Amino acid sequence: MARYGEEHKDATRQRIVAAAGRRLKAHGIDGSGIAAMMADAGLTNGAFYGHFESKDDLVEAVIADQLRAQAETLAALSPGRAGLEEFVREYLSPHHRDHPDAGCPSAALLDEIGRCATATKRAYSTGTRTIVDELANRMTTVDFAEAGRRALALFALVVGTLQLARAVPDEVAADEILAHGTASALALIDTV
Amino acid sequence: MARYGEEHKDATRQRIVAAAGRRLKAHGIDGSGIAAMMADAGLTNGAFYGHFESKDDLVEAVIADQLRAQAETLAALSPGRAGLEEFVREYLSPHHRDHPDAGCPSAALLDEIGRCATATKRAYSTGTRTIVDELANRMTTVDFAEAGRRALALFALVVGTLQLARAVPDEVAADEILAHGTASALALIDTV
DNA sequence: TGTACATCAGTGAACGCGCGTTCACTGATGTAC
DNA sequence: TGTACATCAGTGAACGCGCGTTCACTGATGTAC
Repeated sequence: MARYGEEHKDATRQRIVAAAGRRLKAHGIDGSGIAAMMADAGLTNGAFYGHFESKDDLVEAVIADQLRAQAETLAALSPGRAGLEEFVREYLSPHHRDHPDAGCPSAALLDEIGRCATATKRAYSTGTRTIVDELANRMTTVDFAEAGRRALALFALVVGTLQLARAVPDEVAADEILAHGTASALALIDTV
Repeated sequence: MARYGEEHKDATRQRIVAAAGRRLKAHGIDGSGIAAMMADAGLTNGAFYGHFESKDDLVEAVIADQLRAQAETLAALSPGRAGLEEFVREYLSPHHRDHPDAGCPSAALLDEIGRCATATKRAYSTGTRTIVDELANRMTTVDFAEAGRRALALFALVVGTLQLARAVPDEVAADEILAHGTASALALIDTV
């Protein structure tokens, strides 16, 4: 098969990035092999290097793609404080806890990203700044700088809380962590 | 070499656990091979299965050991709120960010622990409860339940913030994340 | 006190396997005539 | 309209390597005589 228009190869690349995003978030970076990610995308391992220079290159593309999508989701929430509450309740829901493959890339991969190459960290850094800005814009705080600080704390809080809930084997205890985390996150938003 | 007292084998096991703790926190669980961890402990790969049933078994022992040590460090801090501030400032320091191998196991490994076997998660869950309790006991809040909730939020916040700081390649930006996180964590402690 | 022996923590080579990566090849397509 | 050809996305086997795990062996030691 060949001789398609340019858009065909782009579409395939995007299919690989999407499939890899799911697998990476479910099994971690070191836990996801190229052959498996390609099979998820309906391809064989050999086709990989026609689309990416290396596994690192794919991971970088996935991180950027995932954060872009997350920023778009945030942008689509209700305006102002209501959107923040929607975000917190969905983020710290049992459903999100139980489906890391479809969820936040930071909760699934953040400590591993900290061990990645600089280019990957750069992609992460850029993408996350957009997300935190999106949260900051909805903060009702008067002070602009304070809104940014608080948005950063909110993001770190929900990421840490979701990771904790996923690392606790007892579902009831994990539910409690999510409920307490939600209360704390809403308190953080509303503190004057 | 052989025919030592019981304490020799225990000491060797502990040496492996300590060395593995450092390597696991530096390179992740999937990123740390048994041969390398044994070499760190001054042994060869073959000796491993005289001490542990499997890699999973070692990881579980390491998690338990790391959290026990962290709880002891917390217990040794100044009593009350002063101890909490010491904790936050050390935890969110550039030094801690730059030395994951000697630092908090949660910041280094939490998302990977979420993908581990139930036994490992159980060890994590138990160990972390002790740590959060230690923080809660220092909270100046009147309400006992509220102290626990706030301690959990404090822990999730510092873990998430440190992971973020490690995932950002620009040192100045990472320093800023740590400074903002410290301010937010102290605000969380002191909010009435 | 001196020697033979049993113990067992540790050695190091080997196992099958999956990893990231390379590469000669395939075959469906759009284009040229 | 029909045929020959160039293109190139994708195939699938192979590369060396490190993984977790197994196992026959080593050799320093404490004990028995």
